[in-house]
Amino acid sequence: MPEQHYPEVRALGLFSGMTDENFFALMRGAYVQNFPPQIELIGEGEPSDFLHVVLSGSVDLFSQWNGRDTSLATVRPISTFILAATIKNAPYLMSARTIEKSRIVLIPSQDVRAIFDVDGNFARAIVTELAQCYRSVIKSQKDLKLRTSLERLANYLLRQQKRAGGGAAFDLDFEKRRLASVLGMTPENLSRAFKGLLPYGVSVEGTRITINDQTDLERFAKPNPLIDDFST
Amino acid sequence: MPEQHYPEVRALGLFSGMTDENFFALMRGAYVQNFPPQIELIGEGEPSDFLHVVLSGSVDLFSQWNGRDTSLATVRPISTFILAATIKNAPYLMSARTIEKSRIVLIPSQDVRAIFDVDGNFARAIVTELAQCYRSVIKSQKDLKLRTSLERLANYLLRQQKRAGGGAAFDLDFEKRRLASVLGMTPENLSRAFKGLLPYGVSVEGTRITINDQTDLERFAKPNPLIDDFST
DNA sequence: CGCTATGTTGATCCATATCAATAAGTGTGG
DNA sequence: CCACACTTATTGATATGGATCAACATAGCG
Repeated sequence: MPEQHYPEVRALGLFSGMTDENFFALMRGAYVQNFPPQIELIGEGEPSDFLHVVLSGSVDLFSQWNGRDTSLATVRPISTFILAATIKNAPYLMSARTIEKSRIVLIPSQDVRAIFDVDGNFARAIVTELAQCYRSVIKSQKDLKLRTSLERLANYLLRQQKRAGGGAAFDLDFEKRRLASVLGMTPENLSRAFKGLLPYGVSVEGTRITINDQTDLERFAKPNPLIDDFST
Repeated sequence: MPEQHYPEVRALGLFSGMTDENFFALMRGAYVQNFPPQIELIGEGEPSDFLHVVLSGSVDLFSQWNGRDTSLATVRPISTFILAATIKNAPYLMSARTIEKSRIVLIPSQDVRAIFDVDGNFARAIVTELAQCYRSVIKSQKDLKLRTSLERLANYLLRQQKRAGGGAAFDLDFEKRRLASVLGMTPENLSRAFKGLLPYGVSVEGTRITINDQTDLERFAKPNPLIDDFST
């Protein structure tokens, strides 16, 4: 892997605490690859040969069953995905495809496991990362089971607004089609859900959202840190 | 904590690899408590003061929002819960209550974190445990998003059957009320879903289930290891 | 530019929730 | 050991959220 990418990978929480020696050992077998949009990087059920790191672009994690499919998460730079499968040496539970042109680091899973076995600091960093991932999925599970699709959309908009800086107007970072899937609804239903939020002061123009009455929307959405906060 | 419980706790994957010294350090501050049924052990949002280990009985992990509530998982002996919150020193994302009379070990979270910081083997064991938990939730997420309630019930029955030994007849290990919540539906809908599986040879008498035509049910349920297998 | 994928809108259907009533367990105290 | 109270399970009637199907509009993109 070209050394120019070392710093950005090294800066990840996952790798920042390990010794140079171990880090270089990991990078030795790694390589960087550029992918066009809509390329399927991995398929669920395949053995987990590589830990992936998204350097640029974005990746959709999705799953299929019996002809249906659903988006479970989107991975944005700079972060890793399918860490759990790599560590457990188990098949991927999700498929992954590039959404846009993306640069991705592939680190052989066996190298990750080898360093994991000998480097306590790396193991601790993995714990932090996995705990984070776990808690994110739990939040998402609560969101799905406790809220209607209209409530999920309202809270998603509030989260996205905060991520975008907190201004009244901001852009969706999803194609609506995929947003619908992430939120667990159909594209048609998402269209209607946006209409359903109009009474609460949400206006939509293409990908641009404006929240005209913050308190009104929040009173409807009832955001909750134990579901909606990024970090905790 | 009474030493009589040491062996069963020690036998857990989480603790089996650590040195005696560290294990005893953990147990020093721990204590065992007996709880009657329906006692709320922890509430979501509270600081994670203790890592819990269920020695006997069972515990329901659930969450509430805006007047609704849902069961997310059931913890059975012998296993731990709220490990992620403990390690991250973050508030609980789920509440927990005893289902039946239960004996539970409480290990101060700060002790767990202290050992975690110095014991690489413990850190690695935590990774394995968290990766397992993470993958379980992902499977559950796929189950929820990709299947109808009838399909979820059918696959749940097949999983439960396997866990019970694989015979045609077996018992539910849930109150139906909570099974409904775990499967993401109402109790009324669960009743009807059981009826809906009658054409596929499923008969119900109280808590006893009989699968009269295994292949027929499987053809309908389409179980998938990437959603339904316990281990992988 | 025109092609193709995405988004919107309308009509309808279906799954599931809700509300209400009854039945069946389950546990408690006399 | 039974009667009572209380919770849980079932059943029916109805409402509604959301899916599906179909038509059309729109926006990217070669």
